[in-house]
Amino acid sequence: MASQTPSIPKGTRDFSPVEVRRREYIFGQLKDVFRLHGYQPIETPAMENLSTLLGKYGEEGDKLLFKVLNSGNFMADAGINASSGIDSNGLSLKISEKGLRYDLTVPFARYVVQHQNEINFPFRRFQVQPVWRADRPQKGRYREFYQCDVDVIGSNSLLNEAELILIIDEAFQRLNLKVMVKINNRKILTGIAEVTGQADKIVPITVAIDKLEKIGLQKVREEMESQGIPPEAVEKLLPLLSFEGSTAEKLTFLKNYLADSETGLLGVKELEEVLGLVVSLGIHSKVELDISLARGLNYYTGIIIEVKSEEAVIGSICGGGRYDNLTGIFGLAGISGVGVSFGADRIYDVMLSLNRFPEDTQASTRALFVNFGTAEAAFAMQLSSDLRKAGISCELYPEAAKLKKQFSYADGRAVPFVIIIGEDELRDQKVTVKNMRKGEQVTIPAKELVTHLSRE
RNA sequence: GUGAAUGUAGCUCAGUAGGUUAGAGCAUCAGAUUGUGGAUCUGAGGGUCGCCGGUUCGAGCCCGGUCUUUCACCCCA
Repeated sequence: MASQTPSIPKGTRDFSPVEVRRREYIFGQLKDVFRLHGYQPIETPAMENLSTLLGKYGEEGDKLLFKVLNSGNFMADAGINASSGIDSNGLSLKISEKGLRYDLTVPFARYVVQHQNEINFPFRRFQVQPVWRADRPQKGRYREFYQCDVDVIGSNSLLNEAELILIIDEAFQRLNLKVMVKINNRKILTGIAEVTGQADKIVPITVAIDKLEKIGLQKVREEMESQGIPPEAVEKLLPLLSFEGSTAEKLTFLKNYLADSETGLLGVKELEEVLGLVVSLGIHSKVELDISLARGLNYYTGIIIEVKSEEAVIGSICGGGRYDNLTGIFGLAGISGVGVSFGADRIYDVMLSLNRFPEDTQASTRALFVNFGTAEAAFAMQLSSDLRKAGISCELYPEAAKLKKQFSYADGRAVPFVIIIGEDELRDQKVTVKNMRKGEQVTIPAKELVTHLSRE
């Protein structure tokens, strides 16, 4: 029989026990924080209708969508035979009407519209689920990864923005990671485009500005000119691009710079307010205004948030912003939302490289009963159930193998306690408990086992 | 999608100017007076050298393609 070498699709990964425990630790901490702020969990399907997804993430995003082939004889339905040369874009619309979700925000918007009559607004929800992107895999970039989204929809209050920053701060505080929270406002970017007389070129301008830190002023100029921004407009952008200073100084500068743009000034005002709230709340992470922060989906309309690790080099580990009319696309206008998404896989990578996982994310079973034979095992089973009632995880080695083997197994599994019940112990209703870390062991009455292990 | 690098036992890697049965360490398994792990010793198993094709008398080593992983661009968690 021919055997095949097993493999998984590019950019996907298996998670072994230790990894899953560590991932669950991250999810757990994040969910705890979300719940403490009153957010409620929802889940949506892995697949959405392609019509829900297409056009929401820009041209680039459309390309990165995984499309699911229709069931049935889709080739014939689309009028294709082996020899017809049809372009793949037109083809895909005919043979595919479902796609894997690309993020959690758009499905959430869809969910809100569909369930608007059951929802009490403002609606605060969190969602922890995998998303898929047909991107080229790299370090910290996968084709299947988890997002942990928190959003509040149906409220314009800037208190929400401030709270999200607080949530970010609390979350990374718990995970023991130092982060920098960068914020910007889409209205400021709009204002910049306006005062330079290039209101219609906002996208190329912001994309170019976004690269400032990475490629430098000169290259940014070149990029803008190659994108059709007139030289005089580029000239007007220079003081902005070369401005350096504290967040407060930047705000002062922007008020002046954007004096002729009502929208721009509104953006500045919003940021000032959010920053004021955040400062009054007193958070640990640094918060900085970064006008070069333009990335992100093009549906943001207000604040833009991005979080970077201060200790590791890996893209952003959390990002989000306000979107004023995402639900409008699905027929529910006038609803504004704001939210952020934590990138669990990148957070995992950062924590692993910095060794920030608590030790107990390694432990699995707390106690292992050595198996000496049928009678002893039966006794061990009884005691197991007592331990489990007391919340102590334990297991019985399934075979009466050599002690050496059973102990090696415990060692390999990093089980902290091995409980020995042999002929003698069974007769005397006692147990011998060995502390694997210390290498010490004691023999105690079986009925004291639970309290003994609870104490250790 | 564009450009580049990588791929040898479960893991980390050797492998000499292409030449007979491809090596090491770690891990695994079995032993070293059969109620005790993490140390040591002995021994064993385990590789169609990513895959397909080509050049050659002969390829792990050369060439082409393909896939994986990684890096840069693009974009992004």
